[in-house]
Amino acid sequence: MLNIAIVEDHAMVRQSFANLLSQESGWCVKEQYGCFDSAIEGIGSTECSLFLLDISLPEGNGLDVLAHLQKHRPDIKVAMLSMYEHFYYVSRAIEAGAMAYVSKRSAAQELILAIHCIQKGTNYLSPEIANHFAFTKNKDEGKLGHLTPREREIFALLALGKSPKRIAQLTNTMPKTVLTHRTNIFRKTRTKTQFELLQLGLKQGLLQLSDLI
Amino acid sequence: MLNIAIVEDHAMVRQSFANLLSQESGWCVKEQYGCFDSAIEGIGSTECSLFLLDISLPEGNGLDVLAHLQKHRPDIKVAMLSMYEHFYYVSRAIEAGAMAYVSKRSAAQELILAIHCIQKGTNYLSPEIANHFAFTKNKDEGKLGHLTPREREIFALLALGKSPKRIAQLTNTMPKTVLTHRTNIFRKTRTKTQFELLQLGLKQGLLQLSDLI
DNA sequence: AGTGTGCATCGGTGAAAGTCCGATGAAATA
DNA sequence: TATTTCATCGGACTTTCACCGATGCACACT
Repeated sequence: MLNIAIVEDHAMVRQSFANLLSQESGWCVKEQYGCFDSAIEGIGSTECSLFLLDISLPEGNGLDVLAHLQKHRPDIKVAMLSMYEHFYYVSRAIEAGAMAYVSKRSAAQELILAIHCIQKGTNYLSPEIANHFAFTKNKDEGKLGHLTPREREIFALLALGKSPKRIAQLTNTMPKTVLTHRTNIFRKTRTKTQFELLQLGLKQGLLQLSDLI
Repeated sequence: MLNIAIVEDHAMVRQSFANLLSQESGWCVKEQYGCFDSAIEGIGSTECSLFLLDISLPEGNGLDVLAHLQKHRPDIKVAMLSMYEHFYYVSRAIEAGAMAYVSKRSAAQELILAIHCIQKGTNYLSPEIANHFAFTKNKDEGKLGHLTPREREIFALLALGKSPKRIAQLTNTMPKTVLTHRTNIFRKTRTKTQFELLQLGLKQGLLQLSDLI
């Protein structure tokens, strides 16, 4: 008997998945978590050997849950489920120890297939993801690596929409200095606008949606 | 026998919903559409008397499908389904003739309840939506509701980080015009920067993270 | 001790973008 | 018809920016 836990914030989707997976013989969706905190709490006393994690949660995200699982219960297998097929999500999930990454755009059968694979001890990547993954090298990787500490600090503030003048106040410098840093950041990261810095920050995981709001 | 059509772009979610609803006695999910175009095409020869529409689709959106249904097949009942509980979507859906609006955050049972209501000829609004609707009605409408159509269009472009010059190209106007619109948008929404427009769009569900990246 | 080299800090200057004021015509509304 | 709302811009003025450079400082290497 395979006991499965589902972490997904949309109750309707979660219950539908639970319903679907429970129809498979020998599978039982024993636990369901609707938010980050309840998932973390539940891991302490879970009886499930496989976690199905959605990437996007209201607070925190699936990757954080995955990290927590790897740290405290490395015996538990993990399949990631997401609307997003972006390289950075997939690669971060795989690096963090997920055994499968399935897109919600895939057929439901894919999810079942993926879980069967995990049961057998092999990994699974749905074709849509695999293609996207293969052809989208992480171009942005390393873009931020060459920033100096000061530039990295200014980068974070710029990405969060602060004005150069405001950043000058926050860092006790002249606006002119911030402008110079910004010019260098633009050049090093091959960006042109503050908005692109925001996008880059989001892609690299330096920023989260919750930081914005 | 109630024949149901589901319009939802995530195959996995769509199939799970179909699976769930088909378990209800007397209900049959006879048609499934994964994108805007196939839905519009299918409406011409549909045998379903109830459509379950997801708001967000890759091209076009559920509201457009709803409008098309109301125009060509006003006899067909419609239930809207969405991750977003924003006033703007809810009110537009209801005004456009939807008989139910259910959040994906709601329990699966809510969806079944809503469809039962529609069968009986009554409307249904899930409590989460109703609360959010009542709570945000004044505040949000005060901020975004008074924007003119043109301003709303420019708002969306600004929130996505486009420059006034670029927006002028996209809307076939002078940059000066865009600046005037922007000034009015700033005043009406009580914001000062383009970044605050982004935040406002995110808060109110008009934008999503995937739009940014 | 001398010589780089990278980093953080700014100024000058001209171009660009911005704000604030108002004006126009078209369309909707009373 | 009179009034209001919209969308569209122009002119004058102010602010911000991009691009050039300069300075001081710390650290490493010969």
